[in-house]
Amino acid sequence: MNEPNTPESGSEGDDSSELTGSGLAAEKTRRLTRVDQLRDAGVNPYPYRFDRSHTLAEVRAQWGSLEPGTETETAVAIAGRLMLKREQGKLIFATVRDRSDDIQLFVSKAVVGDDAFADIGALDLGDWVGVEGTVMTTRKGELSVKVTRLELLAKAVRPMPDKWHGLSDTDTRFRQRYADLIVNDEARRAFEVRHAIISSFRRTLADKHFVEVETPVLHVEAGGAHARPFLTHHNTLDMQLYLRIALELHLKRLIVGGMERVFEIGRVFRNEGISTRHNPEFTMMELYQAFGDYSEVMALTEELIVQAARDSIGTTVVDIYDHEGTAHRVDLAESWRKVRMIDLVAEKTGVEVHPSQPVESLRELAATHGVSVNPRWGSGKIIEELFEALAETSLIAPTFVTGHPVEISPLARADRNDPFLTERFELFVGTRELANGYSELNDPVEQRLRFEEEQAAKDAGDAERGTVDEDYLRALEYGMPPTGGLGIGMDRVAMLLAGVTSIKEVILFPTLRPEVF
RNA sequence: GCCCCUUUAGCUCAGUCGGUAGAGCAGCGGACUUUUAAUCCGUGGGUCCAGGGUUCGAGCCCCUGAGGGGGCACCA
Repeated sequence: MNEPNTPESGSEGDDSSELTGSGLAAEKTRRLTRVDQLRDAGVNPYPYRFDRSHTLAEVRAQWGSLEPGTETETAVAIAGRLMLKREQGKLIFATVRDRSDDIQLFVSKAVVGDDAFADIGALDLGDWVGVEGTVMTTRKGELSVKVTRLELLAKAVRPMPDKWHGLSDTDTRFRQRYADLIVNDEARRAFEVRHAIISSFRRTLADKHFVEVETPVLHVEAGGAHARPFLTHHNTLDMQLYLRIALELHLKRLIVGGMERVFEIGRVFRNEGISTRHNPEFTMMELYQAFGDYSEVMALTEELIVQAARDSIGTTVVDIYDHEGTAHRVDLAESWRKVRMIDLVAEKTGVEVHPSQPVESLRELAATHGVSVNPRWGSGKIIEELFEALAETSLIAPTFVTGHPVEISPLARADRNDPFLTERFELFVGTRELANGYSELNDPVEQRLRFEEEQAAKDAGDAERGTVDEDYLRALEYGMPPTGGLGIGMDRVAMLLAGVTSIKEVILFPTLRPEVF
């Protein structure tokens, strides 16, 4: 913001700065002066409520097909923000917007009288108004409310962004999301899509008898994923706490407890870089289903997302962008490819790979493809690196990548046919990971060994590896039924269905450096 | 952390070769009883992101820094 500080513009009764200083200061002074005038005239510029009879969409639904030049006797009460104003002698046309639609106001001096006409003329763009009037159409057929009474509901003392261009500066759009939402239809639409997706997920899961739960955000140990956590501190307990990086370990404790089908839609926090695909806080949906395995969860993943597409954008056909920004039209309703990670690597390298192979041979393969490897990595981790470097960018249409090596999947159960692989999948769409799930490891002895390997890697200097979660192991010792689990990045699903390429477009207030005022 | 781009009026944007700041919208004054980003006439509004340098002279050139964007790195 380059806006100069104008303390005098905020103080009532000081009009010495009127029409001086910057345009913004003068404008705010003028509008604040209008607020004073209204109060002096006994009008509250910020009244307490307004009872409307119709939303604007309801008005349009009921009277949208009136013939041009029709006057009705139907009285309505509507409310919204004044977006446009066209004064024409003894008539004023104005556009009012509520969250459902826009509608035109038709104000005639002969109808409302001289004083009210002057008051309406004195409204500023951005003011909130409540309107009583009758439904009509103009000669050109524009559906309008012929105003009989107009009440200021809240005075705007700061001018709105450009009425035609809206806001384009991304910095201002993300910081002042309120202004972005006022003027940019696309911004509003993205968040409507996001809401529709989340509500669709809840419906789909409720139909399948999943129970929605809330588990702690403050964790003693940040587990369930490989990521650097945020640190915080509780004063009374005088202890360090982490913000959660995943929902997984608490939800599986609930499966142990016999809740059978649980899910949570919640914020997780990862102390990592910011990009078009990453925000430090983002929303995960995780679910766990007793007596299921990963193949069942894959089917559910597909169902959740396809249904969310229908519910949010009314179609399953979407444009998916590859890593170069080229759009590919894909019908999500066509069944999704399933392919093992090792087969994708074999496809790209022409060499069969498997985590049972000696690490030296995989290091050589990595070197021939220019993939650098950490000496601590085992065969499984190198295979994952090869996959990410060689295969990930080719995954445009929804693809389940399955069979991750055990080494990189400490919470997933080994493949029933191959002890080196897990019954795990990651869903990739448009080269991005959208979901991750597996047949959950429920053997407490095996889980302890996996945790100990994580701890050893962490102790050896790999900061993002896990620790031994003794309470979680205790829970498993009580017995967890066979379980399928899933995590979906809701922000990325929202990006996919809203058709945007930056995660900031689907997060209302993305993380930014603090603004200097 | 590295590289590239960007920052001019409240908003959207021009700004030539380095010669002292422009438009549209919004605002203000005026005209107009069916407009549609209304139109027409008149008019006010600037820390050119910040600091430093070169120059007779910097929005423009150079250096440093800041915000934002994109890419890389990082990233179950």
